[in-house]
Amino acid sequence: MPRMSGADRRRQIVEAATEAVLQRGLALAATRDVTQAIGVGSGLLHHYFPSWAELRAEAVRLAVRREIDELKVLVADRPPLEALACIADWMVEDEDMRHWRLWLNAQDEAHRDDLLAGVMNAAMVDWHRLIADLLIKVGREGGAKAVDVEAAAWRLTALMDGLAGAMLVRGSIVTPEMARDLMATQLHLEFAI
Amino acid sequence: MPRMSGADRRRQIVEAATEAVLQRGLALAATRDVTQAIGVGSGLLHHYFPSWAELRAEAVRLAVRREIDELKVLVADRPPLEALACIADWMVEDEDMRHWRLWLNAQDEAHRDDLLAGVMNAAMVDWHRLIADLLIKVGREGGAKAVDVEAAAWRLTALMDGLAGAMLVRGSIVTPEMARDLMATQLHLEFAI
DNA sequence: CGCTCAGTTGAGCATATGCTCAACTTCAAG
DNA sequence: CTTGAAGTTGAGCATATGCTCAACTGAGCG
Repeated sequence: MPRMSGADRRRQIVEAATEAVLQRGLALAATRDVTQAIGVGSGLLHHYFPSWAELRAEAVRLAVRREIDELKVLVADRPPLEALACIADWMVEDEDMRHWRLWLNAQDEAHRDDLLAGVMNAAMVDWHRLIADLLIKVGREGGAKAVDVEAAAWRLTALMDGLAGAMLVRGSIVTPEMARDLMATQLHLEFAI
Repeated sequence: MPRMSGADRRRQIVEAATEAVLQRGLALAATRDVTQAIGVGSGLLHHYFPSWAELRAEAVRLAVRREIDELKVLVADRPPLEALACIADWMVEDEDMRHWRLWLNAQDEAHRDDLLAGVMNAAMVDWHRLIADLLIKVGREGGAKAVDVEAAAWRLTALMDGLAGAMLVRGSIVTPEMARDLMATQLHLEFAI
């Protein structure tokens, strides 16, 4: 409602879109969720973002960036193996799995939407890098046998994605405890501990 | 258009719905795709299936069942390790990834839709069973060290799901060849070969 | 003061969806 | 034939979506 500078308004809109996309899921989130949340006419949204697809991609980018930043903070100054365990915990106790839901939603939608595809490819690289760097540290500090760290990181990230997908199903057979165990074992396998 | 017995019509509708859901994806497939495909009024569809959600769930069940049956045939009478490699190949060379797309779509949607959740939970059990049985055979015939086969199977299925999700992204960094390699290595890890 | 222009509005268009319902057609049994 | 039930129709309702556009507002400048 009140007047605002262009840049601030833009940020506010992306912020609201991020919240909408996290809360309702990519498929259900709509322009109206955003405009109503910040009490603004529909025209304004399209003044800053020509299409919903663009705003949506921006929202996903922000959400995913925050997610990864959060993980980086969580992991900093921790011995690498403990850090990896932390990530597993974090992944499992995500309230209502909002973040994983969005992640998988976006991965799925990125099949039809080129903007999202770009965002998700970048996100996957970051996600992989985070894990790979930790694995490198493990190798250095733990003195475990040499392994192909990059490949191991891909395996771990894919495993987490897959487990998250399975847990997402209502009343899934795959429980959070199972997922945690499976990931822990995977680490042992990778380092032949 | 022509008259048909109830049961036949029902089957025909599910068939068309399965095709629609595979071709357009769960999110985009609509009742009209089905009615137009078989040249029938919209009322007829709702005569057999009170809601689109029910028909859709039935369609996914059929698609997934066929997928798994196809894999079972592919795998029969093959030594287990070769069979597992076959599955990996099959997974990677799925044209346009229609089947994996549906699988991940449905897993995602199963968060909101209880009918789909039921279908997908059953499917996950079958999928896991297929892999687990092969792993058991490997242990028996190959004389590999004893492992927790059930857990290993969950790891492998989750890994495949995760890799499929990654490959689905347009222009993904994760290529089919990478995915194949990663899965092969995973097998080696599981059996400490 | 008057002017300008970025910021803002919201009714409304085009489109798409699932679903209803009264009416119609066909077929087989009585 | 008659009759009744099973099969079938499709215009139309309610709802939701993204997006447009002519018009309005108000702060800041000369």
